Amino acid sequence: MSNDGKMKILEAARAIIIEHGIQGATIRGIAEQAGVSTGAIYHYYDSKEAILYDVMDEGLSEIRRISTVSVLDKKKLEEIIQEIFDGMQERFKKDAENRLQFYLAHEAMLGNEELKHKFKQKYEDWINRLEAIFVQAYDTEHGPLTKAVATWTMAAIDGMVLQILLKTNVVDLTHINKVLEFLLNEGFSHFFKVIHD
Amino acid sequence: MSNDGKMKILEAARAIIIEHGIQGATIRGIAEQAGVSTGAIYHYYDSKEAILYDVMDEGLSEIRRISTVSVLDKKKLEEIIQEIFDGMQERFKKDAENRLQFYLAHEAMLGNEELKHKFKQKYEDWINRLEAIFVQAYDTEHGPLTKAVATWTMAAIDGMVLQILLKTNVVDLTHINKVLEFLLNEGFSHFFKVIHD
Amino acid sequence: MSNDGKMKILEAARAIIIEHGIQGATIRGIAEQAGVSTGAIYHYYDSKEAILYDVMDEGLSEIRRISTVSVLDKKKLEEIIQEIFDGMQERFKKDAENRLQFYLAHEAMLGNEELKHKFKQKYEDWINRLEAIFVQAYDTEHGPLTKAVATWTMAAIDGMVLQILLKTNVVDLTHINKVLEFLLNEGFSHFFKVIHD
Amino acid sequence: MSNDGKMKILEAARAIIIEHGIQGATIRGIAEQAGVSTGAIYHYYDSKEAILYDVMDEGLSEIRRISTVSVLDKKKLEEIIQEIFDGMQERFKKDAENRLQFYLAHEAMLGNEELKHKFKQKYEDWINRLEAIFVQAYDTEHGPLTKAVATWTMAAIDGMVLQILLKTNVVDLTHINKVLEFLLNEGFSHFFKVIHD
DNA sequence: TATGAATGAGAGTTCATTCAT
DNA sequence: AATGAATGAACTCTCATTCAT
Repeated sequence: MSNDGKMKILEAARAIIIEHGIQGATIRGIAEQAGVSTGAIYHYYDSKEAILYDVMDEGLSEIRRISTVSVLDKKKLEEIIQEIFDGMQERFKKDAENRLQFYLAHEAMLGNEELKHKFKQKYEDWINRLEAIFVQAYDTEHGPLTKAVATWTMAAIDGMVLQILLKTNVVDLTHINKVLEFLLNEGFSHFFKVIHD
Repeated sequence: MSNDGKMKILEAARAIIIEHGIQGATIRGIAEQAGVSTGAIYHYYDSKEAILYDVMDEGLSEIRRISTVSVLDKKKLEEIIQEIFDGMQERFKKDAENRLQFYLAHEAMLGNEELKHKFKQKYEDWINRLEAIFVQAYDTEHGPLTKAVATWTMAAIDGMVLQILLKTNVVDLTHINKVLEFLLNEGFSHFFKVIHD
Repeated sequence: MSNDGKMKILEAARAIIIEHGIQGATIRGIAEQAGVSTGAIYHYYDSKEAILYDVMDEGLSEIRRISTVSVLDKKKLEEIIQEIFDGMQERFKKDAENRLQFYLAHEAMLGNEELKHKFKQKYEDWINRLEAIFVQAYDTEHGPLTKAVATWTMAAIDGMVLQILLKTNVVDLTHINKVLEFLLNEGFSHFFKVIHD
Repeated sequence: MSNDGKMKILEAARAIIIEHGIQGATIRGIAEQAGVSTGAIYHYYDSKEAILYDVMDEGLSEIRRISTVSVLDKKKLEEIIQEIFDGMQERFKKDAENRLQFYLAHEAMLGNEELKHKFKQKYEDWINRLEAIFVQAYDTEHGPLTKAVATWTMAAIDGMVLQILLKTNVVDLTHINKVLEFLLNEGFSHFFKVIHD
């Protein structure tokens, strides 16, 4: 059972899901997109669910949320902030990827415990990275509150991505970014100063 | 067309979604749970989607209630903050409605224009109300930046709801709430003070 | 049981059928159009079928196919021909009525024997009138062949009405009418002359 | 996709329509009659309407066969006339298809644009072929008037089919056919001779 | 390995009819 | 006489899965 076939199917499934959503992902559609027959699919996968699981597995491992900011490089505050800011702007633009992530999250919500567990690990990783950046950038300490701030920040980004995907456009992106800049430049500093007391 | 019938169907749909998930919510199942015939459902709703939307809409009107109460009664800052805080806690608990929000957001993303429009309106409404509360509570002024703060706040709540649905539990809810309290008590005040200059 | 109610329902059903066809004629729709409740319908009629039957009965008795040409008036050939021609043109224009007649015919085809019988009588009547006109106009004699010509003429008109309703527009109406004029002025004369031999 | 499957379905649909009428022709019924599952139907046809259209289309292609044969082989006038005559007799017998034609014509009238377009094309095709036969058989020329005669001929056939379906039986079929024979043998010749002048 | 026709349960939806009020 | 909520069987259509070839 070659991996080539599996990959073809996986790629096809991924493409279909991005374009038509989980509901619109049928075995027929995936087979067509992959250029194989419906029957052939069942040589590589036992069920549709198994395909979806693999798509999610692959999809999840690819996610890089906090851009390329590294804790190892000793940079100046402004540089780190600029990188975080740029990273977020990049994230906002990746429509297809963001959509896929929401599909995955949605599917996980529906009760797939294993997938939920993977998401848990991912979020743990993302949040820990963000916390590490905060510690370095704002010269604060590790701790549950710092981690909670990172958690809220992740949440805010996710929520903003949702609104961008839905094109709600309630406020101009300029103003959204101004508030973000304020947060990065003053908001977090202020917060971490206060909780140290 | 009595509201009793609608409520019965809405309650049934909510119960089914909590127990079997959105995919498991069929018209037949909802009808059975509500103790009516399948046909009866269509007296009250034009489609299954309309039911799902209504379940979400009814459940997530918490903010509306808060803002209406808050803006009408001249309350003290602490009281308003407490109400906002409680409202968010309530929101976090609304499992079926929160799941539906993400499910319907999918549908909207996939090109359901009507749903997209509804979401747009809903976010506009939510954000405007939140801004109104901010204006009253923090004695600031209406404006794009105030609205942008409300938008980020909505985003943060949505993102937090997502993490709760996924049961990521990276940080204890106690710390999440402490950060929220800080934001409500000091963060927003500080922000609005700064942007006034 | 007033006749007013029946009439209201009948008129409504007729209007609905003309606009939406037999398939689109629902009790709900008829009730709405008539401005009564669905339940009220059943005070006047035992079933939907009964309503449709009445619509057909009324519809059939109204049909006047051979305009106003009368055999009693002794007119010149050209005058009679002109009247027949004008009558046909009129018939071609009555879109709503023609559509209704096709609905009725269609319903009759589906096996309603009583309705079929009524159509039979109608056609007999129409064809006999047309034959009488032919006898007078072309100075021919009554007989099975003369009646057969009248039958074909009726058929041709019905078929032309069908094409007009379908807007097939294969040939310009000008040419259609030229052929018709030829038939009336020369075709029939020629035919009746030949069969007399 | 074998034609066997399509034929089986087509035959079943025709049988059902003859026995139960068009309203009684359900997908389940057709599937049962064809000895296949309901799902199998949708391998061959996209919708119920497509099946009905195909039943009509297959059945009413008699005319096409005639004209194709006649135009290719150089036959004598009498032979062509005989073929047309036989073709019409065949058409009169095709109960299911004729019923379907009127049923689908309804649907088209009610605003089904796709169907309307198909009918337009079908009539164009029929009329053009008939005109081609006339041109060959009666040694006349192509032109709007020749086409108009073909149009009237098509109309007459359709109208006669309607009367046959309604079983009006006003005149014996013998006489109907005699008039038809006259038309084919003398009527058209006479007409085309006259319009050449 | 690979095909794609076939299956059949189950989905959302419609609608004539009933009946408590 | 009149209402309109409620019924439930029947409809078209979908789709994961199977299996003879």
